[in-house]
Amino acid sequence: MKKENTFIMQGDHCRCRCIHQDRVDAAREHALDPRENENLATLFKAMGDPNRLRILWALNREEMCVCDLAQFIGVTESAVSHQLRQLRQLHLVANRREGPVLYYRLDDDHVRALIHLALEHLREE
Amino acid sequence: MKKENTFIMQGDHCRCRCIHQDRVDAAREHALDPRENENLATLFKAMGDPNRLRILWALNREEMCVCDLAQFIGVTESAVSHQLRQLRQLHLVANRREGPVLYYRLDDDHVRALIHLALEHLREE
DNA sequence: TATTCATGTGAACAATTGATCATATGCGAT
DNA sequence: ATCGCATATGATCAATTGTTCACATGAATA
Repeated sequence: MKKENTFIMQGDHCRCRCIHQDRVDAAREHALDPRENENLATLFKAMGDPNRLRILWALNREEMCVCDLAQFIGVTESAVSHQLRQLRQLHLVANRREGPVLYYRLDDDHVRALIHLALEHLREE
Repeated sequence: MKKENTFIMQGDHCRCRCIHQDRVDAAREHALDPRENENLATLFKAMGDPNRLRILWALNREEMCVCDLAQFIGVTESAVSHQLRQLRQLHLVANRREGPVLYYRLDDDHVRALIHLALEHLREE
């Protein structure tokens, strides 16, 4: 008959008795590196905006310029440019210059895969 | 020699000449259903918070109760409970009651897959 | 049923975010 | 060089978000 419960009072946070300290320790040990966790969150957050998602989905078909995208999602070109910068910094999109116009495309197959996986999740329940 | 560029002035948004109207139309036609797009964004956004991500990653190993998780990530149990509600509503986690304590676990294999895919993306460049 | 403990909920507040406006940059043509 | 067009950037502001506090719920036990 083992008693997993332990009384723990750490910091000024949790003040309850129900802690399985072993699990907490294990979780800490196997946790992602903090920076990697941040980066991962940043990546998901980037895909977590309706307009950015529309952009990514559209670019999955063919490359488009900033103007096209602005027209497509119905916001300022400036707004799109800001969003594209984010996506660029995360290596989700890349661009190609042709004269004064920049054509954007998906940078990476992971994006497609991520979106399709998430769609599967949504659709199956 | 074809000229794709068109002058378009729609709404009060885009006022430039560079639009490829055909691409905009195609993008509109193939776009995700608006509601689905929203849901998808919500899903990614849910995974786009460092603490929620820590929770998901930890639950990937073994089930934990609210108290454990609070201790693990260093916030109030209340905060964790709020986060878990979000994750529950999106079918990312599920719980099981044992007396007064609720054990949470991942609800779905997609979550694991999504995280691993995203990690791959991060690590490869 | 009263009490205690684990968790859930609502209000409030600080911090972050996405959009816009104004302005800057960069390229091509005149 | 100068101008026009496509895009980028910085400042600003409203809206959203995550956390905490205070309190409510629900289960187990005395």
